[in-house]
Formats: sequence, C-alpha cells, structure tokens
Amino acid sequence: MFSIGQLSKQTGVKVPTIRYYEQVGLLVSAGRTEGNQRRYDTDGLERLGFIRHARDLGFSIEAITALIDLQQHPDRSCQEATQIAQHQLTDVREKLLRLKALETELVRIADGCDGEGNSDECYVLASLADHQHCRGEH
Amino acid sequence: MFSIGQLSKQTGVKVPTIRYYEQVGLLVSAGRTEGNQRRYDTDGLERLGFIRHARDLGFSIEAITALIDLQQHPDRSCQEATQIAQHQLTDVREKLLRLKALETELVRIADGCDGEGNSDECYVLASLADHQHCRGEH
DNA sequence: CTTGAAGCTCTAGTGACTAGAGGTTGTAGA
DNA sequence: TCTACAACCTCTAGTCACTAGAGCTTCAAG
Repeated sequence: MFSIGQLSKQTGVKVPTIRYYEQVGLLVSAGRTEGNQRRYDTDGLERLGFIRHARDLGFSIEAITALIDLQQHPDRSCQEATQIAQHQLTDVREKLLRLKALETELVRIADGCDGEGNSDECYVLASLADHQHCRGEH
Repeated sequence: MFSIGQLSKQTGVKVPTIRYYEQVGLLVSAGRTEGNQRRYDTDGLERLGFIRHARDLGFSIEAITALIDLQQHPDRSCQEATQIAQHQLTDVREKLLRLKALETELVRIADGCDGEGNSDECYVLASLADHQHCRGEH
C-alpha cells in the first residue's frame, strides 16, 4: 500500500494533481486509513502511470477517461482506442503546421530588427501593426 | 466613430473579446454615447488590429501590453520589443520540438493497431500503459 | 413611435491544474 | 509512551484567455 506522496514520487505526478484526478473520476484510491488518508495499491500505481503517459502525449482528460473505460471492458472493440489515438495525431499535426507558420513569421519579425534605434522605427512593432507585411497566413 | 459591433466585424475579434480586452486594460474605447455604449475611432481600430495580429502569433496578453506600452513611448529603445519577439520565437521553437516528438510517438502507437480485435490486446492501450515501448523522450 | 437587433453589466464556466489557509494524522526517534 | 513535524486532509480561490447566459437598456430603421 502506498500513500499519495509515495505514489507521487514513483510517477512524477504532483500530489495535488493526483487529488485532482480523483475529483474528476480518473483515479480512485484503493481505500482510506482510519485517519482518512488515501492508500493505493499497485493497480493504482499502474493506472496513474497510464494517465501520466497519456497526458504527456497530449490526450485530454476526457480522452483518457474513454481509454480507461475501454481498458476495463476487454471484450469491447479496439477500434475506439485507435480512433482516439488517430484523432490525437490529427490534432498534433494541425498544431505542428500552425506552429511552423508562426515560426517563419516570427523569424522574419524578430530578425528584421537589430534592437538598435528607438521604438518609433521598430520593425517588430511595425510588423505587428500591419498584417500586410506577412508572407503567409495565420 | 464605430460601435463595438462594427469594430468586431472589421477585425474579426468577437464582441465579448473586445470587452474583455478593455477589462484587462488592453484596449480602451474612445468614449461612450449618452446611453453608455462604447464608441471607437480609427486609433482603436488599429490598436485592435495590432492586438489581433499579435495574439494570432501567440503573444500573451502580458507581452502585448508591454509592446503597446512601448509603442506609446516612441523614444524608448527598440531592444525591448525585439527581446519580447525573440522570447516568443524561442517558445514557439520549444513547442515545435515537443510536438514533433509527440507526432513520432503517436504515429507509432496509432499505426501499430489495425483497429481489429478486442481492447484486451490493443496496441494503443498497451503502449499507453507501458512507457518502455517508447523510442524517444517525452 | 414602434420594433428588434445590438448594446450594456454581472456572474459563472471552460481545462487542467496550482496555491494557500487552516486543521489532522502518521511515524520516527528519544 | 511521548513528542515533534512531515505529510496528509478539505475547501476555496486563482491561473489564462476567453465564452455563455441572464436580465436589462439603447440605437436606428421603417
């Protein structure tokens, strides 16, 4: 049996975050001591590892809830899990495209100015004021 | 003189968002009508355009406040603006790296499973449960 | 002068935590 | 067995950048 602090150390998830996960129904403790402190078993440890990993990959709490639900019904089709992962992948790819465009634009803006001179002739400020300067879309 | 709705149409920024910008001190209206409705001049229009553009590029409200502050003191050095833009660029590049790693990982996970079979043998779920499967860091 | 779209303020909700107050429990050492 | 204190508990409120809704008032076209 682990205390919430031990669980935290082993998974790298902060104590208040673990309590938050309980609050939203993601991770329930195995039980409580007489003094009302949470105790977890290895099941809880694994579950939190799963949550942590999925969060690191950017899955939302909602998506993780669905995935855990799926885990607990081993007879249900795997398709749903694949769909969730695919959706996440699409999402990440969209963000990537967007960020790449931003990077290009920011390089242009930030490098256009040497930092000398006063702000009334600053290229950074001028670029932000006038979208015309931009090459791409955003 | 523009109403808040006209300003919204011209810039593509939603009406409640414009009011929110006022609340946080980013954009003050030129004045009010007798009936207490906001009225803006071309200055406000340009200012909102600036804000919109900077937000699209991912600058925080705080950073934009600093940039606008700089605009209003044309005698101050341009260096500060360049610094803010450089910081934003660094930030975007970090996010890019992270997202690229996630993409790789998600491709591996999502493509490893054909969606057939049941969830007790699902590669997506197994991968999420076990970080060992991962090739890179995240 | 009427109608209704557009405006107003205020409060609360979003997601995924994080911070702090103020009180209680578990456990190691004396 | 006692004591000290780290770790635990609950609850509320704050973060960021909006968004939604209630309930009311004003503006402008016909």
